[in-house]
Amino acid sequence: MSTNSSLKPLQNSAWRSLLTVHTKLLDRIAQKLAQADLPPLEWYDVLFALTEAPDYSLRLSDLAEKVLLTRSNLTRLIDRLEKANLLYRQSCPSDRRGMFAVLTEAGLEMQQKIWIVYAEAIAEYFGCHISDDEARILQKICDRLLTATLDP
Amino acid sequence: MSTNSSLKPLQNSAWRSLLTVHTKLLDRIAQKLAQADLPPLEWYDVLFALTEAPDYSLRLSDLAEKVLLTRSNLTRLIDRLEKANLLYRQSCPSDRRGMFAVLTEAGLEMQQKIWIVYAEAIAEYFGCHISDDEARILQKICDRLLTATLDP
DNA sequence: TTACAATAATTGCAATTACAACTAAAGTCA
DNA sequence: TGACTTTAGTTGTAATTGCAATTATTGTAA
Repeated sequence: MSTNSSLKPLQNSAWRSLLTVHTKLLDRIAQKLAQADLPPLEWYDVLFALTEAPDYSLRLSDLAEKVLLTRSNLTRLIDRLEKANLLYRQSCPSDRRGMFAVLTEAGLEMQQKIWIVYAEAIAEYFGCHISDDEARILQKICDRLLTATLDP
Repeated sequence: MSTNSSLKPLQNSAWRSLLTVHTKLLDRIAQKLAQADLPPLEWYDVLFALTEAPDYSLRLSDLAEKVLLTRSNLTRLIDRLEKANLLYRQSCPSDRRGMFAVLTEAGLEMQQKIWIVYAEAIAEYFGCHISDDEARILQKICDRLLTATLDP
């Protein structure tokens, strides 16, 4: 662990800008969703993950990993979504500790409803200002950074 | 308001990756700070803003804007920092509603202490994986996005 | 089989955040 | 001046998050 990782000004500056952009854009997007009387992005992330999963269902631990939440926080988030009838819990037959979250019809509809607004917001605040080339570059950089965070 | 802002797949994908990178990197960085028994990044942001300000002091509302917090949340954050003796409040002579946050000696030292760890973390998880050209491109993109969020 | 570690999910509780309401002091303008 | 609006900061309260147990089950290995 030599930790000779001196941070150069260009990279430092890019980092700070990235943080700023992130919070400003998310603020704007959250604002749009709220204005449309839609649930917050955290709900969307869960609903979306489920729409992509086989049988619209995922083990809670897998879901937690996908949406980058701790188990405990996912538990409470699922509580709220379940209370709103957007999904329900189903215990896993093969592992009696396990639970599935299963999307309901209403949950699927909600995901689609949110997406309409969310997609528009992403486009307005982000997509519209990024060329295809830039998007590809960004993608490449992100992929590289993601694999780099995996190592340890 | 034509809202003809269809989101293209490349941009959508870049957006998701950006979100993922952001939370993963911040998790890692927060982890490093915690391991070093240092306060969280939110504290750093405030301390840093003050180190850059004339007389190490800023009006609370200006500070709130700089660190992208609501007034109310800044108030509580300042409460915590003040309790830790990293800054103190000073009322503004020319506007009796106003308050300054003023960095203490200990606050300055803490900022520097955190920066050592923070800078290393940024370098390790971000800077090291980004070329100068990429940093410049990122910067340019962020700047453009930032000015775009200002308009309305 | 029994003991022991690992995993899945939940819970308790404190800390933080969100949001609306509130207080006090300026600023505006007839 | 005096009514009215705006701005600065704080506070109350509920919702959310973070972190350390806790429960129940599974996996492992003597």
